[in-house]
Amino acid sequence: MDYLEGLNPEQKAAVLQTKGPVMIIAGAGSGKTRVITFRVAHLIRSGVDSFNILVLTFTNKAAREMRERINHICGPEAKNIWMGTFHSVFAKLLRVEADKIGYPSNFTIYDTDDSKSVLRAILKEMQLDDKLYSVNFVLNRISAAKNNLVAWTEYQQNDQIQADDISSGRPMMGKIYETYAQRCYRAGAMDFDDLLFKTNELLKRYPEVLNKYQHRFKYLMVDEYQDTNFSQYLIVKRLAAVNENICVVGDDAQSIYAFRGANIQNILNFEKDYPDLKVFKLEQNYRSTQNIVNVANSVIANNKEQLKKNVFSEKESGDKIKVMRAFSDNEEGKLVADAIMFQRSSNGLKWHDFAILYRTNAQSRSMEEALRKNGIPYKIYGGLSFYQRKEIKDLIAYFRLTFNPNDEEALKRVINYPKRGIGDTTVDRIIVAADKNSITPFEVILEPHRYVEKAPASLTAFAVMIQSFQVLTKTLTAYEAALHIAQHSGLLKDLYEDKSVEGLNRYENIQELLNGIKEFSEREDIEEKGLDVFMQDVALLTNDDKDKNKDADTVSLMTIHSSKGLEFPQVHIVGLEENLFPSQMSLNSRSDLEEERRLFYVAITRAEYKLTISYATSRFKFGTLISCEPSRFLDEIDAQYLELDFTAKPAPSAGSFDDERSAWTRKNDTYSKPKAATAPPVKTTSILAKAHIPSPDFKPSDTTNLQVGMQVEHERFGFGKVISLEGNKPDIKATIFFKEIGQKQLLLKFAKLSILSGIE
DNA sequence: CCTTATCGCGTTTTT
DNA sequence: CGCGATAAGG
Repeated sequence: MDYLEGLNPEQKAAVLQTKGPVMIIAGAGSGKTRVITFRVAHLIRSGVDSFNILVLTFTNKAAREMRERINHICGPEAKNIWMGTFHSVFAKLLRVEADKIGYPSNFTIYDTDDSKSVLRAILKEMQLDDKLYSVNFVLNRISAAKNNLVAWTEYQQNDQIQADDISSGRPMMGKIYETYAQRCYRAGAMDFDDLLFKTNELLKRYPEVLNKYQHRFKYLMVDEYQDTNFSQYLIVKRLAAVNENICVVGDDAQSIYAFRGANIQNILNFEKDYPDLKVFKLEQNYRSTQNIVNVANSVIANNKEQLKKNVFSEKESGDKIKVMRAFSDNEEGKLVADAIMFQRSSNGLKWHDFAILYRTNAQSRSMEEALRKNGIPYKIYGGLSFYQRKEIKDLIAYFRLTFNPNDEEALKRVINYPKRGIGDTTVDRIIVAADKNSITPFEVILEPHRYVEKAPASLTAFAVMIQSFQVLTKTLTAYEAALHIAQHSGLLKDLYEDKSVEGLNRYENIQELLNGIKEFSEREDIEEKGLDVFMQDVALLTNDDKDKNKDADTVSLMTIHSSKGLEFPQVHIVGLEENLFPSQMSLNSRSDLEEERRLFYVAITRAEYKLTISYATSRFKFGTLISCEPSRFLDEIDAQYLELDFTAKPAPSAGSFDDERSAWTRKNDTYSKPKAATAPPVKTTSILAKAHIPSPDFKPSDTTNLQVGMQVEHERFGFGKVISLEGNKPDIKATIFFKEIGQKQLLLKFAKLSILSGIE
């Protein structure tokens, strides 16, 4: 049992307490991951069948890393553990049980874009004001309902909810929710929230199913429990009800996902559900210096709602926290880049010892630019993931459609890409026909003439193509099938022909996806290697997967949210400004602001021994320069831990900062224009194409007798002379030389021309 | 039906 | 600024 050696008494006790309900409150850097992995390992070592263990994590990456570490201790047994995110684990479960709740086992998982697209269509059909019913608002509202297990029927019957919607001027919400749910159902699709919602439905309605999984998952562990929502909470509670071998691990101070439904109360109230709960507190921070831990504590102390604990470090006190002020976002980037270069060379560090953390993805730009200028290698985590790129989604949409032809979003995406002459009007007709006949759009396409007037022949060709894919994928390996679809859909060719830089890039991305599928096809640890299997959880794969060269020596850039769980020797937190961090959106309520503060806490505690915080007094937002005030969070840090570096001087007129404390407290830091580096915002509006003002008596002539050499006037292009005419009857094309604009080709059946004179 | 120009809006964070 | 949705020209 050598693996227990390196644990402190509290950690060890938590690992050994394998029976009954357990809650581990794990402060930042307290060895939480070790405890979980060792606890699982210990379960297996003490004879628990690895098939009976379920571990739920927050990210795929966390699951993967944990599995590796368990594999290290226990060997291949680790493979049998059910381990993954809530979404991926229960998607898997739902595929097995789908028929019970009326879904096909190959149901599609709609990502956020798909959901929004469905909603956009619904809002348009219902002719609702898209300002009041903004897609984001509506989706959030539906999402919140699902996360609290409110089905659309209940939503419509709940007086409180109805009152809320009416008072906010959105009485149609219930109807939208209903339509959305039905639309997804018809498409054989579940959105992210459905994966949890439907799991609850399944476990509630089918006691025998619940029973089955209660006995399969005799031991449950939930990581990042503070970030679970009600829906997740209830799944866990249901599954654990028989054996009550449930262990949750979390830190209320690091709850940063309330905005998407996470409920801190889940962790604060855990004791009520399990009276004989054993609680373990891991309070020693092994990651950071005392100064860093102290700063983090002093910040989080400003929050009212929290479990009391005393996180401490026994490492050296370490450097003070450095605060840098810049006069623009670009200068901030430069300061950070300089600091990193200096630290690296003077301390013999690697690039990968540094991380730059920011509140919003938009901030990465100025950082990137500065790093690039200095030749510093970096990698951005998060942002748009590989699987969110257009071309990747396009190809995957073909796959989706092949396995689930009812997938309406996939259909809409590819029915006319590459161009095959099926335009919006035709698509609209198909959807109207589908609604009218209560069938799916794909069923309409199978017999277009039966349902739609003026159905282009290309429609049938498209249906036949998809059907041929369906047949082929039954026998081919994932890679063969994927390649076939990429080629025969015309997608590969379309991208290949695009020789622009982005086009080339897109083509390469498709190749990369195909290579990924090839690797999948060649894996030896999986029996089923069809494309359908690959597709199962592709919607749930995200950013952190598929970074092939993760060992590369680069500086890491990411949002604070995605930095959770990571650690770096040196950390830069940038953009500590009011309205940015804390975010403007969080200023309305105490709880939102507290979440923002927890976010800052998370950011601080990523650092092992050197933490640098910076802010700019001006920055570009939406293309315009705005001035910024330092964040209130800076004021919350006890000054004794800080070292101010205001060496960066603005243009001459800036005041001196003898009194350090007041330096950022003073709100009216004036500065004289950002220096040349930040080019003044030049408006390059293209007024160049100044419109021709038509003559007062301008009137389009009948152009059937137009001839070469005639003088004409065009509403926008001005005066010109006919150079040549070509083409037949209705589609005659005229080449006209306009005085102001030059030569243009116009289709006569469209162009509004006034004939001024005959042939000269 | 397709291509291009213009407008208008938004950025919190992500499974 | 940069995207997507919309409108008009071709």
